[in-house]
Amino acid sequence: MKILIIEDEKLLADSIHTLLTKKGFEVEAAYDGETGEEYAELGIYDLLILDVMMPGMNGYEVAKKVRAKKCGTPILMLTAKSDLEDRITGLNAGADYYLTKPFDTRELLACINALLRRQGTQVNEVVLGNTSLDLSSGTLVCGANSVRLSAKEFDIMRFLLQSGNRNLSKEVILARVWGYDSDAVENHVEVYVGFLRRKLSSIGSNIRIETIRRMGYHLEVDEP
Amino acid sequence: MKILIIEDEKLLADSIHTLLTKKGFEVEAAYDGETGEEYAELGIYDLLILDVMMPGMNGYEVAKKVRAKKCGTPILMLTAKSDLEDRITGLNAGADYYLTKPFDTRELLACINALLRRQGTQVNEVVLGNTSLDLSSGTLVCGANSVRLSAKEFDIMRFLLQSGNRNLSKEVILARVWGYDSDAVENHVEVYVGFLRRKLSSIGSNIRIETIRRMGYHLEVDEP
DNA sequence: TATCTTTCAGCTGCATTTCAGCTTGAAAAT
DNA sequence: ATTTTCAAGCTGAAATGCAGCTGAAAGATA
Repeated sequence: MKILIIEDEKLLADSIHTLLTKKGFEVEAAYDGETGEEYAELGIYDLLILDVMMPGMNGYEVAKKVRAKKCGTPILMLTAKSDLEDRITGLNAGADYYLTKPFDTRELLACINALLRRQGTQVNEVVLGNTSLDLSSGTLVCGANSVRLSAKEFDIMRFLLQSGNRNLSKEVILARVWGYDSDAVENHVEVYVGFLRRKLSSIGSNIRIETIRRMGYHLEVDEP
Repeated sequence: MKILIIEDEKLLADSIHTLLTKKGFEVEAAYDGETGEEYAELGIYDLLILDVMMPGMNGYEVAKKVRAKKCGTPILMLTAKSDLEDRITGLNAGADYYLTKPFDTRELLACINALLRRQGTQVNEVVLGNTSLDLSSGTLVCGANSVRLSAKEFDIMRFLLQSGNRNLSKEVILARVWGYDSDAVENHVEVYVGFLRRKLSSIGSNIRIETIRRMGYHLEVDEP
């Protein structure tokens, strides 16, 4: 589960970072609106935590831009302002929840869980075709057959499954699975797609990782 | 859009009912928790507005039961209690948003929109005539038919669609798709226009790439 | 140890390019 | 009007090159 914090106060950002990391989330941070928007629009995060008051581009603008790019990642807005008008502005800018600073960490966690739950990413199984990915054990299951996936195989498979028909470029997969600033190369993705294809066919799955040259990968179901 | 209000104070329920009906929603109301749960579990609503303080089964219990039945309808919780603990309890019980009474109607509407927006499938497409280009999957869709486009086909199609009926010279298309300094020649564009025309007609599209000699190409819709 | 991840070089096939011959549109010549 | 002419555009088929695949081996991790 990947979360992006966009917050200029490094101290607060870091404390949220630590808190969420402890809870088992993968967390990244951007310290200004422009960088935040850029990261967010990769579409690789499951949740954005977005501060309103920032120098340069403020939180409302970031939310609007991200939404304009048809990026549907849930947004949790953080702010010191608790005015009615601010809440309305935030929600209308595309936020999904509005939390006032200072906030209780339990409330933050409850919101995050609510937003992720809605996302449907918290169920413990994703199904497509005759095959399902068990999120708690990291196992691909097809009828009586199953295979265990390694960590990276699992991340890629889940990302593919959760993206439906959307095409995922190798670049995006790299950012999501290996991290924004890792020095992994595109061949890594190719190799892992190879692994996954072998495992999918070994259990008799009818889902297939389809390549579109120069564009990326997506899943396809073979109906008889 | 169908909304269910579960609220024992008839006066408040009715005023929300009126407000939302005016905004074009289809609204139904239940005046106690038990009835509310029963209705909610039909799974026919796009949103539940749920009061916490009710005689008999309270809002938290309703939310929990509804969620236990794997019913994922978004829940907006209403309450006079604004304590931190209550908010956390509400969110953990399965609510998606927590609004404190008395609330401003604009805020209520903003929340509702935020929750319904999330509900909506994020499609990312450009439409013309009976045909649409799905930007996230790179697919041309016309009714039940669809074809996948290659990278260059996709770039050209998108450029044409986004340019409305403006004329695009081969030169401009070359610059945009192959790059400013590429050494591609005009025949490349001609060949790709050919590919696209074949794909368009293969899915029964009523849009057509029209040639204007010496000027370039643009799209045209055939109305019957 | 065993398992997961990275590296890499050679291979393959498909998107792209190339090209020659064909069609078309419109202006010029009759 | 009709025909001629020619450049612009179209297209099928073949050639090309590189994006993507893969097997094997090395390196990391536990």
